[in-house]
Amino acid sequence: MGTGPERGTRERILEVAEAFLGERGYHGTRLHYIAERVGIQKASLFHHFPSKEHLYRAVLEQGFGETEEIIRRALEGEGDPLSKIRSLLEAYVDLVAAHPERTKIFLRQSLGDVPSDFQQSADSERLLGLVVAFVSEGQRARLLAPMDPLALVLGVVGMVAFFFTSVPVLAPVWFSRLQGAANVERVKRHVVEMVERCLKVSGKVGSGADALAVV
Amino acid sequence: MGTGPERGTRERILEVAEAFLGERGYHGTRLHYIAERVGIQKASLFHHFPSKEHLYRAVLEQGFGETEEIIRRALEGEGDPLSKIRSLLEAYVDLVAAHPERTKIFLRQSLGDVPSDFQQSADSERLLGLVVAFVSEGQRARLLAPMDPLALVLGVVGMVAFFFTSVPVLAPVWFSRLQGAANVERVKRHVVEMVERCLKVSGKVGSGADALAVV
DNA sequence: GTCTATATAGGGATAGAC
DNA sequence: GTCTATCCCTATATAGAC
Repeated sequence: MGTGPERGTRERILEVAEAFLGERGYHGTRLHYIAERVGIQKASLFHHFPSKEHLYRAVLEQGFGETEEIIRRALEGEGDPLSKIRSLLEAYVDLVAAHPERTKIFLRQSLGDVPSDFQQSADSERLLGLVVAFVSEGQRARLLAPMDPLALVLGVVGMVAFFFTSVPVLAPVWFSRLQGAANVERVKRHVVEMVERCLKVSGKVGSGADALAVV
Repeated sequence: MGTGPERGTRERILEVAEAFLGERGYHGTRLHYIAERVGIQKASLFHHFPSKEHLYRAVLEQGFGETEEIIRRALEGEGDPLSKIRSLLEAYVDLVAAHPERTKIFLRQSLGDVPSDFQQSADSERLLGLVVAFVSEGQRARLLAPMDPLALVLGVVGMVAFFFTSVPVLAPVWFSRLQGAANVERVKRHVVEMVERCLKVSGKVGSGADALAVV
């Protein structure tokens, strides 16, 4: 996937920047820190990126690109809608668990921690739209149970992101008990099961049909 | 509850600071902004709070105090555990919906957007502990279904917070359809029902018993 | 493409008059 | 308790040598 161990300075900067932006936020990240960890002088950063904001955007775009690829890969191809959803959830949980810093950046951005006069891009809305459209389509074909797809998708995104980003800070003692690969699998099963209960047509759906049904 | 319309400057500062800290984060908030909106000079802020960090802590403490009060009020008194949980959830959703800025501050803090060399207080862990202990107790008494209480509480907190803070930024178009008091009620019913399905002893619990069961 | 040195700006904080 | 004026530091960004 990558270009091998011979990665350029630009890639190394992006990598380090992602870690810092996730950990300390845009305004909390000093270019000095990034330069130091990369092993170059602060001024040298400006040879690769014209400004801090451009660097931020580059990190964002890279993250969005990979996320979108995973979503498309899971939703394309053959199979019934529910099993595609399952694949998507599993891939999503893996992605978040593997890149908590990136997830933190997305969360921060969604809270408004962006450069001043920053134009929120339509990327997040487009990604959400992909999934929501897929669920809606499955529902129209009566292959998925009727439930507001937006509420479902947002709920899942919020839960999963919160688990792997906030919990370690909020409840470190407890998080230590949730760590490790085995627990990623547990979260995965948990989320998959929850969503399946909501979307399986055969099962009892409860009042899920009207709850948050704004569509 | 309040001291009436004759609120002092200190209270006004806290109010404005909360709004800005939620909207732009600690490092993104300029004391200049706060002073301007309050209608005083920047230097005058230092008469009320010795530093930006002290102001931040004051805002945090106020928020934690009110949240803890709501939790205790819901869990104390008479009634079966499940109906107390229901009261708690309803009060919590109302609280978050009424104070999205405050919720944003908590979320930001849980992401690590804090003053440098800031000591994370044990407050959040204590609040979570209150609820988790209550659920555990109900489970030991066989009045609540067995499910990892921490996973449940964290999941709910993450979902609700995400709904009222990130969604407006992430998907403004869709959020406009979710706005208004009527939709707060919908979210409330949605969350209550989800939790009830997980904790009701009579109903089928599915594999919720082992999912995330790390206790 | 990386360095040293420096420009420029802005933000937190203080001093002291009123 | 609020003001004006100012200090001091740090952070982004630039200039120009190597």
